[in-house]
Amino acid sequence: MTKDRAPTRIQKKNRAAILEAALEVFSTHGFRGATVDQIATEAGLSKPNLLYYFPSKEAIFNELMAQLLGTWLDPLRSLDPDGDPLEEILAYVQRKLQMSRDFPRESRLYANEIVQGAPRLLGTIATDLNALVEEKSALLQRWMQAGKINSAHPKHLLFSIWSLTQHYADFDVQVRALMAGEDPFDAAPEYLDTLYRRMLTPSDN
Amino acid sequence: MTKDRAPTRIQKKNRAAILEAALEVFSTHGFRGATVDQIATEAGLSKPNLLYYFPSKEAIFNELMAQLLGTWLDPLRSLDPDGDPLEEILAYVQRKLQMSRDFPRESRLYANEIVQGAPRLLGTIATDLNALVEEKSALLQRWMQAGKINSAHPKHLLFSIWSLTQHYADFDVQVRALMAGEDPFDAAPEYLDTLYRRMLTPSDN
DNA sequence: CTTTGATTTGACCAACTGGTAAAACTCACG
DNA sequence: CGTGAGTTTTACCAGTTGGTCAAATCAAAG
Repeated sequence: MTKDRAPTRIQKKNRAAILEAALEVFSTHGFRGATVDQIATEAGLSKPNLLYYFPSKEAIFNELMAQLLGTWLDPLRSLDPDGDPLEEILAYVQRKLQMSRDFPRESRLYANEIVQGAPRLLGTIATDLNALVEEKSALLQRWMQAGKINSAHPKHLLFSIWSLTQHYADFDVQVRALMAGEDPFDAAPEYLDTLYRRMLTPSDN
Repeated sequence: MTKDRAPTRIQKKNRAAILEAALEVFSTHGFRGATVDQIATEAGLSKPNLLYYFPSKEAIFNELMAQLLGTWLDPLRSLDPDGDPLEEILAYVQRKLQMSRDFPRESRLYANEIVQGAPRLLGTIATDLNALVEEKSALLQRWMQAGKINSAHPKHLLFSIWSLTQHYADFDVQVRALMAGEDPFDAAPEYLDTLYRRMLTPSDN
């Protein structure tokens, strides 16, 4: 058994290469559609060599997911109860949109997993994500009742933000095929800003 | 070689069973993740028997896709240039939402394919869907210039409608995990109606 | 009831899958 | 330099994959 030492320079490099390769392969083929060989080749290693660093395909996937989920939810966590409600939400939308542009593979990895029923992730969603969503939708509801933003079902509001922003990563191929060379991320920020501004700006009644 | 006869009663039944089974399996595992054996079992046939009706796994997938795309785009096609603009769009949103509720597997099948880069579908998207989108976004733009609805990027408007409505099918597992037993489709119609009403109702300026 | 085409099955295959074992190599450190 | 831990490779395995083939069975028209 390998002792629990500090990781070697080689260990650090190879584990990083494997996770990077796994992100690429898992995000474009899903868990079952991805092969260990493909990941190994993409990482510049042989299959047994890869399996020297991770005990199994599933172990790679799990580490990738754990790593992803941490940063993935950061924007929502940093929704500030003391900020200006409308601007907080609009900033959250833009941050999520930027993540779709800068980390589309992470978004697609997540999408693949959820679309296929989240067999390896449902636990985390039902506990960690649920707690965060409960907290933040309560905050949204307070803002609504205080008249700071228009009323709407807070959870559906969150769903809509996720859906709209991640769509540009998950359906990237389709979006680009229909935009005739124009970069979708040119007009998307303004479109989403306008949408949520009109949606949420309090109508005085 | 089999003559090009009218299909037998048995042929009709089995081909239908296979496509139904394939929809189930492909939509939850993606193309590469699905196995012919799984589809055959789900359809109540042996694998060689299934391959008597379809020459290959890919042939099943292609027929399923062709069949899907036809009906999938119907709601958009029936966006009526002579109807009331706002009500036409809102009706389109509701029709798409109903499709997510009634045919979630079809939506997930499509999502799986697009998320994974649409390797078997990009052609159709770039031609057929593109033509339809060009036509309808031109219509939207006319409505906007006539002041019937608020201005917004017409293609992004379409993307947002697809994204928001199909989210309830594609991310069903997550949505339900976060809704604590409440049916998402109870509040979704009103939420989306409100959203697009506020977004598109002409602001008098 | 027979015949003929449609249907189903069992046996099989080559390629690929995730994973293992042990030998071979490489590297940092004394 | 040598030595032991860390690393990589070669060879391999059992199970699964998509797909084939010929033989067996079934259904329906005469």
